Amino acid sequence: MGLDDRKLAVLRAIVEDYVATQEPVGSKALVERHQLGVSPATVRNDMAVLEEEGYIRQPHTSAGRVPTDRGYRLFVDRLSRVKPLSPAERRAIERFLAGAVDLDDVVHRTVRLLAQLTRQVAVVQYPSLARSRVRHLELVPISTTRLMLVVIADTGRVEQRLVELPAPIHADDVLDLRRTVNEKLVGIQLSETPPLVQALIDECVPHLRGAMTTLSTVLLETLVERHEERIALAGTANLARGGLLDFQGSLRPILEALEEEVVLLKLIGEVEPSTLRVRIGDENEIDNLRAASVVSTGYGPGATIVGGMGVLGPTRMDYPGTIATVRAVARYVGELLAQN
Amino acid sequence: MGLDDRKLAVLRAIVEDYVATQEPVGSKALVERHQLGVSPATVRNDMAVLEEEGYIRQPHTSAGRVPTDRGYRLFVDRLSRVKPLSPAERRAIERFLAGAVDLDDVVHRTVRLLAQLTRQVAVVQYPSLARSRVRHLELVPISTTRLMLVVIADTGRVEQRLVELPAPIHADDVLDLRRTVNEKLVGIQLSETPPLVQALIDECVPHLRGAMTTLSTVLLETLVERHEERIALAGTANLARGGLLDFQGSLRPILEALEEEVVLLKLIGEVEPSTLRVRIGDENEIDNLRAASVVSTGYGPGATIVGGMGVLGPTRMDYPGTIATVRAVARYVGELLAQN
DNA sequence: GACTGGCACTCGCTACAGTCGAGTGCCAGG
DNA sequence: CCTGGCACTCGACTGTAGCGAGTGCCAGTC
Repeated sequence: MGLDDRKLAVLRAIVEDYVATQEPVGSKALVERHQLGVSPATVRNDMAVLEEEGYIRQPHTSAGRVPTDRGYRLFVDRLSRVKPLSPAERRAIERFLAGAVDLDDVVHRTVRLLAQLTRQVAVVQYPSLARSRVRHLELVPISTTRLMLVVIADTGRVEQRLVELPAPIHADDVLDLRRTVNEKLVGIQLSETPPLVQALIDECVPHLRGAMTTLSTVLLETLVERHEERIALAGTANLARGGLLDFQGSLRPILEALEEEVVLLKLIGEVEPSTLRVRIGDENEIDNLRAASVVSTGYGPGATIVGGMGVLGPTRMDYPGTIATVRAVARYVGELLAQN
Repeated sequence: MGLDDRKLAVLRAIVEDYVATQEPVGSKALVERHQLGVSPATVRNDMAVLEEEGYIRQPHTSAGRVPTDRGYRLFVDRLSRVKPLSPAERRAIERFLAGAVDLDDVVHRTVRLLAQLTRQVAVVQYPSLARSRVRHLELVPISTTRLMLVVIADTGRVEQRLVELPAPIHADDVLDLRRTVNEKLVGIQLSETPPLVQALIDECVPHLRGAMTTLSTVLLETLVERHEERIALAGTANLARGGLLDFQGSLRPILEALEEEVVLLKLIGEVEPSTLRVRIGDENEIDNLRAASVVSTGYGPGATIVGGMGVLGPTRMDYPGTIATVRAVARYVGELLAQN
């Protein structure tokens, strides 16, 4: 029951060795590679206890031990020391992200950077519209009965929708509409627009009411309710790195999961007070990802959080390193957004 | 040298059987499953010739024959009959695409549809900006020194760029700028804008010349020269279907290639007079894809071509079926774009 | 009581031999 | 030119044996 310090040290050594070598680790190899100060036999006893408690297991009788999901969990929670990034890595992050000109560019660079640094699959959610404030709304006449609504958010995100009007509209009226919606909505968080929109329609001059209604409908339905989230993905080739030993043989379920936006959002989008989250193997709610681990965090300018990012890899991953990288990248991206 | 009809029939039978079973096919099985009207021994002689000519090969001595890339090529060029889509498939395509509300939506639905129907990786290029005409240009003031340039193309594609002005600009001047650029550029194909842009700057009123210059620079550099192509991808999970026999064991090179936009564009973007193109194994210029085949085509409203689409799979693929599907989907999408 | 050395045991891995059978190439005959 | 027959090849599979990494347990020592 009680795991004394040495048993914990043994567990840590097992995790570290296994992550490094990808091979079950035995008692003898363990005492050779780590200064545990005891004999293999003692380690074996400790291992027996650790196995009984479910932290490690034996693939087969005559093999070494491998950490279980539970073992990784303990390792992450209590045994891993933070591994600070090297100055070179910090510089690389800074340099790589500094060149971005655009929100699109920022997101793309971020996701590639994450994939490259962690050598795993990276996922980055675009700043969520719901968490953004309206910076500007633009109405572009396409024809007399069609407008294009362009929403520019303070996070730099831009989204456009086609609005089919119930009746032809005059150019001056378009300007009118635009002025009104901007007056009422600029600076407002998108998730808080619904109550305001009704007022917009009510206060509208009668002959524009029809147009205003469809406009608001588009705004609400396609941008607010149906949370239009966008996501960038990179590094899927990294899945095929570990010689098919990770992910119990088939990449198929993983690749399938990664194709579903909903799944990806669930992975990284559930932003919570605790900034960084690690889900190990079985802890994942998505069945297809039971053989994988996910390290995710929220990001945003200052203390606010506008989106999530994270990486996905085999349960046998370098948790301290991955956690440090994800955290650092998220912070830099946050700073970048704050400058805007 | 001369391959008589029966030898060709044998090759066709081998390709069809191998595609279906994924196992080397022997002479006996061949005469059983196809009405060739001759004995296995005769087929063996034909096979020997086909092998000598490089159309098929034996994985090992005591195994059946497998088509080579060259064999597939001959099959595609001369032996495969067009396999018309079933009415159900046609309806499925129509129904699935009809619901699209948006260009983004069209592209996404198309790529998923292709992946699903062919059970392979699908790639769809957004309508190329260079091949589109300008429908409208919009300038949205973000601050006194920042404009957002929104380009709306006749294909429905919308692209925006941030323009950092050299000096603060007055709101009325923004309207002025907008009017001028729209007057000169609407209806013009983007690839033909460069010469016009210089005139724009020259004819511009002096106090707006600075703004007009940076504006044009952004327009030319980020939208015309640096061909801003966008691409959608789906069905990567299908790569992991064939029990790792396809793609000689490792998905890694394929996944790596699929992560490079440049590579994808090369795959499907080189639109040529001949509408449909099949590249088999070695014929691919990209080294990572030497174990794959690509079926690609251009699409667009009417006879014009605004982008490419295609699928990628193992060389051992159902060419007639895939070709028929790609062609059909491209046609439907073209019709959809034409309606707009 | 905790640690250690020693020892028997388990069991996956590899090598090797043997068998089976699918598939071939070749040849003589129709 | 096609066919049936036949010898041959060689991968796949099976069974056996030896090796060795790794373990669990126990008696002995500090």
